[in-house]
Amino acid sequence: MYDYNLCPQYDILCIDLKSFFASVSCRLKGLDPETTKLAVVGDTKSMGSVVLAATPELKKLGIKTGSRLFEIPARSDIFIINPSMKIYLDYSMRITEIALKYVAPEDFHQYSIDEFFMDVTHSYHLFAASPRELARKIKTEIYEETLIECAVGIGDNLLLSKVALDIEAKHMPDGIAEWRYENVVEKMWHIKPLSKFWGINKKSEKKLNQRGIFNIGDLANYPHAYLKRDFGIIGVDWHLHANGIDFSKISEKHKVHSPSIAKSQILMRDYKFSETYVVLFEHVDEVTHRMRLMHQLAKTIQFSVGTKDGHIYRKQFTIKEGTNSEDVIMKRLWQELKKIADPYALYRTISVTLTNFIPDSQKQVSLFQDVDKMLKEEALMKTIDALKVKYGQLSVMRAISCTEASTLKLREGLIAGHKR
DNA sequence: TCTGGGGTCCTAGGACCC
DNA sequence: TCTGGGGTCCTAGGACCC
Repeated sequence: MYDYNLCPQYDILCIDLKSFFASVSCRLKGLDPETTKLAVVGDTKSMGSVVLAATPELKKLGIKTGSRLFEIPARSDIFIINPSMKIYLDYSMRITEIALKYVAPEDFHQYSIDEFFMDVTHSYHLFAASPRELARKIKTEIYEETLIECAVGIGDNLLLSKVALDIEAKHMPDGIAEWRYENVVEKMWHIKPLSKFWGINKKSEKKLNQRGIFNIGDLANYPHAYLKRDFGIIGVDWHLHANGIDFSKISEKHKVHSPSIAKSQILMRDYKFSETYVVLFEHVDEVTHRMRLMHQLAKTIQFSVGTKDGHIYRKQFTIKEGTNSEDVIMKRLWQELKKIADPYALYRTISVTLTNFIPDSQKQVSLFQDVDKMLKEEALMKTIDALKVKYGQLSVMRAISCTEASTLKLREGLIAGHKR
């Protein structure tokens, strides 16, 4: 058994913005997220598009995140909306600013666009009598400023706050739940199925079930040596988590160990191998563009194409000096892919990821490179990047994107960024 | 079963160097 | 010629999160 006296005892808040995309989209239309049936979908024009967010009233009809557009009944009281990412980001940033009135930046961690952690151990007493009272205060302030509801989990560590949020706070009338070490047995051990618990998905759930582990209590009481043997570090973490223990600190969450930039896509129809070239090039263009805005060079490039029957051809390669050139990457990528992929198969998925970054100030020029040519290419890339930032991704595109294989959406009346 | 997309981390094996 | 340890980097594959 573990001794909780030796475990860190913080006051952590984990805050989740309720049905965030759907709520913001309601507010933009002057609708009340609590009573409106609204779904935000990837693309309202495509029936197979997935639901990114749904209001609680729509969820009651069985529609949830991940549902398909065609599953939503055609009814006049249901709104179906395209996402407005810029506006969601703006809301998210305004809410972050509110949170930062109550903690120092190093005690704040943005987990995702609609979820964040705050370590209020040292600051709550400046604003409230208890962490719970501060949670109420922040919750109210977020609502007053943005008309967005949120739920708050409070715990002795990050894991407890997160699980309190997911399992309890989201279902409480006041949207707040507080779990401390002494509540672990009563609040956590009955959780079932295992995949409801943070860090355990269906696949692992199945493997654990095979060992007779069905709820979190079973996991907490299972000999941890066996978990370690069979699942490695993750197994050890599960055992600690099932006992409510988590040693991570918010201040450590700030360092991202291996950042990456990815673009992946499920294609709308079967693609012949030769056609994947166009889409891969578009993906490479986009990820390199994003990377250049971050002033980075990638050393490692990972890519994959998947066939309709689920076979994935994937590979990664490393360029020692690092690069931000789409031509360099695409040339090598295609060369490698031709070696491994089936030229006669039909493809449905594509992905390109850049990782292993170094700052672009470290760019090395080889003695044999044509410096003039290189500078010209760089100037061109910069111009194109600036155009894309100003006029959007579609303002500049390759000639191959005018082929039928392209997945970029051509906008009517817009040619090379100029309105007619 | 399936037509989402972006991101992080872990493991294991191999190559290479000291 | 055989043996061995430790460290770093690379690649392939897998899992999970929002």
